[in-house]
Amino acid sequence: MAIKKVTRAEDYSGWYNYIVENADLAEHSAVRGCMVIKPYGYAIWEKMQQDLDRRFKETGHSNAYFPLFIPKSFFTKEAKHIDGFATECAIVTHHRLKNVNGEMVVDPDAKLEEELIVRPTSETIIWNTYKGWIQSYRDLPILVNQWANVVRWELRTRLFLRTAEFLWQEGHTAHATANEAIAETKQMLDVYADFAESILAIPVIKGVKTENERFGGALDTYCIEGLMQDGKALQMGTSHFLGQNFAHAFDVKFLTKENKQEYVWATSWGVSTRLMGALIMAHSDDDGLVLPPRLAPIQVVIVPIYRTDDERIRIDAKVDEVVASLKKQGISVKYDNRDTQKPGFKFAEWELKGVPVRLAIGPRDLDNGTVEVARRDTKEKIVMDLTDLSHKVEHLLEQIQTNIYQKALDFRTENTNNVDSWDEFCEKLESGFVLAHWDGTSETEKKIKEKTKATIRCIPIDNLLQDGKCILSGNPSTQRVIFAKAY
RNA sequence: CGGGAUGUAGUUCAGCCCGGUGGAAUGCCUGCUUUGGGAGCAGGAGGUCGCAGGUUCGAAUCCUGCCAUCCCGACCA
Repeated sequence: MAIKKVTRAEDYSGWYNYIVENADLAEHSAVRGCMVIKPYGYAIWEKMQQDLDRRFKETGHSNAYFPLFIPKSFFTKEAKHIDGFATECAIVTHHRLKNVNGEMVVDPDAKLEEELIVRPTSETIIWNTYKGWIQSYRDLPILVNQWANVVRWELRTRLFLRTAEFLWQEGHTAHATANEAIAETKQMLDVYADFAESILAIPVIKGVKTENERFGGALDTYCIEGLMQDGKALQMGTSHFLGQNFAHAFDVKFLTKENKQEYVWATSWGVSTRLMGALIMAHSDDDGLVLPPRLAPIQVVIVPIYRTDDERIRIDAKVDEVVASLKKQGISVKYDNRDTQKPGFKFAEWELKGVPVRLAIGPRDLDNGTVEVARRDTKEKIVMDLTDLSHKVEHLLEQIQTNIYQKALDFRTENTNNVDSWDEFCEKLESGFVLAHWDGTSETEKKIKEKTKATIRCIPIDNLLQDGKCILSGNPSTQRVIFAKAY
């Protein structure tokens, strides 16, 4: 049997694509830069959505929906924020096709009076709307989130990591005071960080972006940064303190208790389907996807092993009991009773798809009252007594969740280095995060990027202050910042 | 958007240099034997050779343009 496998060591990008396609997560579509998220991949995204949505609601937010199209004039109102993606906008110019000799062409008579931009982000349409919602301090805060698709006409795309259209959530909040908005910004950063660590099982560093990396419309951009297995950093979520930029741009004022007109303070925050990419690159191995149990659409797969119809009937009956008891514990379980594939094939297939736990039940097990339990993360196989199996499996799933996180944390610890010389700086950049002194200037940051391709991923929150010398310029520095090559 | 590569069966690829009725493996379908780590044998179905032009008696093969994908750059809240 010749199964083509791509290993991480051989070809990291090839390995990534192989997993995305062969684990049935997504595939390229007929539209340039746009992907089809397949049912199995979408099921994982839905689990992310569910957990995040619960957290948003718990912190007082409500969902709403704003238009896909944004009048072009809105973008000129807050010019700074559009700089970042002005070069990657999809623009709607017409509203009708006509049939010319059997070919559909754009009807030149159907030109829009004002062109519409397919949203790359929704601050403008939302703040245009908020203007009508806010008159007094009693209308504040507004805590709204939307689940939506956005379009950024990327020239170089990669499934999940960077696509022309992607799915995300964007929270947009309005507050009476700067402090309240800052607290909201940080609160949502904490929500993201906790989600990443406890659900995705990826350790992240919370930090603030430097001016170079900041969202154009923001006063401060906070982020969570994760480290992938190839030593590159991935920004996994952002939370912006927008100050009064959008309130000024859209003239959104409110009356305070003291009857004074003031501009509203804003935040926005988002995570996207890019998290799918993070999930793959953080945990998976050369045998395929490795899913943390809390995100796995199928947590347990059961593979029957039999020779005769009689054996099969007896195993089916036993499996029915096992399935019922697992479901009772809230475990999602699939009985792979396809008669068209052999067990070995099924083992390999479910490993490729990252199912955390596999149970195999055969005639031997029926005789002994046992089951073979295999865990995806360690590839370990043990024979377990069927007694109280559902609790044992529940416990095992928790163990796997913890172990996957710990493994990622150990990897990050091993690949995070304090560095004080330029040579060592360049060397350690190859493997992960580098903590080095920086003189605080954009100029130095840009020079370092030119020389090494590395950027400052963030200045960690609550960073330790210590005197030192900038890794490049030698000028005085008060703290180490995190450098890495990034996706 | 610049440089490089690729595009042939569902998939991975050979064929192209040197033009002459499109191949393999795997997957798929049928049957039998199998089933505790990607099964074996036999038979069968499956292709506008990325798209559009051009050269030619004749194009998967040569030429031009376009599209898509991958790699490297530039860009990227």
